[in-house]
Amino acid sequence: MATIRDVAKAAGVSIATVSRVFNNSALVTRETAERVWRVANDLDYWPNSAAMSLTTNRTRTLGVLLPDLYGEFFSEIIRGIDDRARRDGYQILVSGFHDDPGRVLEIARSMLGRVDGLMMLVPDESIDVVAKVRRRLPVVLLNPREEQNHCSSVRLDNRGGSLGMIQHLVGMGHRDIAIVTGPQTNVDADERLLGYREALLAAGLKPDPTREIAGDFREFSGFKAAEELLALAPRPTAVFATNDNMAVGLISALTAAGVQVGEDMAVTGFDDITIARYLRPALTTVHVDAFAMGRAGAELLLTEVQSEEEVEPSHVVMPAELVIRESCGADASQAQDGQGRSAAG
Amino acid sequence: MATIRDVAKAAGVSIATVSRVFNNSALVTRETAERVWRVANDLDYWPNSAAMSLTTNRTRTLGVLLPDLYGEFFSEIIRGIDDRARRDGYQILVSGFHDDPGRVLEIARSMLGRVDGLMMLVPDESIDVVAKVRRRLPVVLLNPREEQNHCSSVRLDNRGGSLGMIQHLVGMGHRDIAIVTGPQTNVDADERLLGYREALLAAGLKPDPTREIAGDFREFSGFKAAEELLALAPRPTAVFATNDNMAVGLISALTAAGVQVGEDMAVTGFDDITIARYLRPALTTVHVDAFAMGRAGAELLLTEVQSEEEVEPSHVVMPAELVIRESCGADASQAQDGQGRSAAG
DNA sequence: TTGTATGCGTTATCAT
DNA sequence: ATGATAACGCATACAA
Repeated sequence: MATIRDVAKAAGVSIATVSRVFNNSALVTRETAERVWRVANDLDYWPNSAAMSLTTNRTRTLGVLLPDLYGEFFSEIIRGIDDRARRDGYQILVSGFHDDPGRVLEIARSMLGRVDGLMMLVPDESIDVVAKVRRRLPVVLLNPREEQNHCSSVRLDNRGGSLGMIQHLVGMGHRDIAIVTGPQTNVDADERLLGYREALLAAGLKPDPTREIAGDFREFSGFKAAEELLALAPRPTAVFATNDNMAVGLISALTAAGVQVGEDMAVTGFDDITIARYLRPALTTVHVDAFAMGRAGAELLLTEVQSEEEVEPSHVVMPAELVIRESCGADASQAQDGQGRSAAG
Repeated sequence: MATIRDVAKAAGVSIATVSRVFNNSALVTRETAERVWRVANDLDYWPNSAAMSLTTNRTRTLGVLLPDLYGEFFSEIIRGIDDRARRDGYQILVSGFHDDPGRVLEIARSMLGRVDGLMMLVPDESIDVVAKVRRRLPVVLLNPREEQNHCSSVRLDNRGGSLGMIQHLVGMGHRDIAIVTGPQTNVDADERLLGYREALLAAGLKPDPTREIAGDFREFSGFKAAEELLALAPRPTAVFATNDNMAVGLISALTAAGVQVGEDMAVTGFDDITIARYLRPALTTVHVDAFAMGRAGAELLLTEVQSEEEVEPSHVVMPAELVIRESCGADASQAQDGQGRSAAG
């Protein structure tokens, strides 16, 4: 295929001129430019991006490193990033490390020279990798366990979401509220659990370890949790599943056991996945706007990438809004809109 | 940051040796190699991928160009591609052209030099762009309207899916089956409609234009279709929505109108989106395995990318399997597995 | 086994 | 306004 040299030769100019034409430099006569364009078109010349990157040290690409490319959450994050990035003409290079933290370093390295900045959603143990990346590229962290003062971050207000949910349940009269937790190593799971305990204390209730049922964020663990729950005496009147997947399993198990969810027992979730509103009863949960998170992250990263001087890292916290539907026993019609969403308490 | 030259100098060797060490060449003494590794580590040297790409003409990256990054379908395609690609150590560079075919050329060009091959799901009108890309890179087409003999492709058996669905409905005794179509320009929509007509004819029934209600694949168009449907006299006993989104709208509108879906009227969809099994009644539909499509496409692309000589384009057709649940009025328990899936007829 | 030198396809700095 | 030429950071053919 034709290179810039071929075009230059065929147009009877130097490669410098061709380069200028393709970069819309003003320092070139209209006639020359037109001739070059025509020749380039005839030769079907496409500039090589790798070569451009090498000289300019810019790629107009944002790297995205996620645990996985699976599921609504990550998919929406990607879409949010892409949405914001393309407005500035940036592309995205995505990669998942698939639960293998060892791959984080490897992938980050392979992105060097191919991206102008990197957005990462990685476990704590990869913090040293983050530091290394940070030395060469702007980095934005997604949901880090704690704010890293050297890079910007976007975090989800898990704690606030839990607080709002428990406050709502307490407000409905519940005094014995169980929780189904997520994986111990998971930041979100951890924060949601802490928010739950905190909310109980704030309401004058005492967190009780027997009310904390272990789950792993997967549907089946919610299913299993139902059994443990029903064995408790006295039986809790409400269960807060720390994610919707588990709430789904919980509801089907409880329903199968003859428990009327919403009436006999309140069940709530966290995430507001698509199916939440299609469940029967429709699931009361906490809405997480992954799209907005991705967009916010891209916003931060782009300003760093496009700025000449160092920018102060900033930390944005995404709100987690309570969405009242039926599974908590509330009358869903009291909510403000058709989807039953209301502001967190 | 350190370059290969810095490492060479600090280790007291030439850059060629450093390069050999990083490429695991056997032509280097163990001691030299160890010294280079140590020095490289001390200097925190990371090779620049753009420079590597430029010299080797390889990127170990697959480009993915989709209409959008939104929704389950594309998300699953991406995951399928990624799943297969990373097995061979490839990354993926994804981009959406967001319903702007003009951007297809632009994006494809920007990928040159950054990917070893390109997977595209583009409209017919971009066929000339495909040809241009094809001259420089291996290309795999996703769901092209017709097989392009110059590049490999992965297509969905829309026609077969429709046939299976209509056969099933006919088998249940329905003789007046309406359809809600998709956007006219959409390949899938088109093929699903043709399959419907064909199946009717094969069953000795006559396609009737008044039974073909226009939709646009969005939930609301299914909602609106209900009105048209109920106005028909005689009223069809079954409706085949050409995608699940519209089926969702259809079911809620019909239910609101007092029609018992599954009993008074059979409603079926196409795609088998996640919520299909959570609907009440659970949706009978045609399962589309987007993950498998992505994986199959990546498989084809990788063989082309990694092969020395030209490979013959191959065309794979992904099956679309009938999933019998409740909305068609069938007893879902007759299906073979818990999810109610059965082979297409 | 290691080093030298050239090239990959651009952009950018000088000249002219 | 245009051209020569030196980078950019690496891989590799060839020499030693």
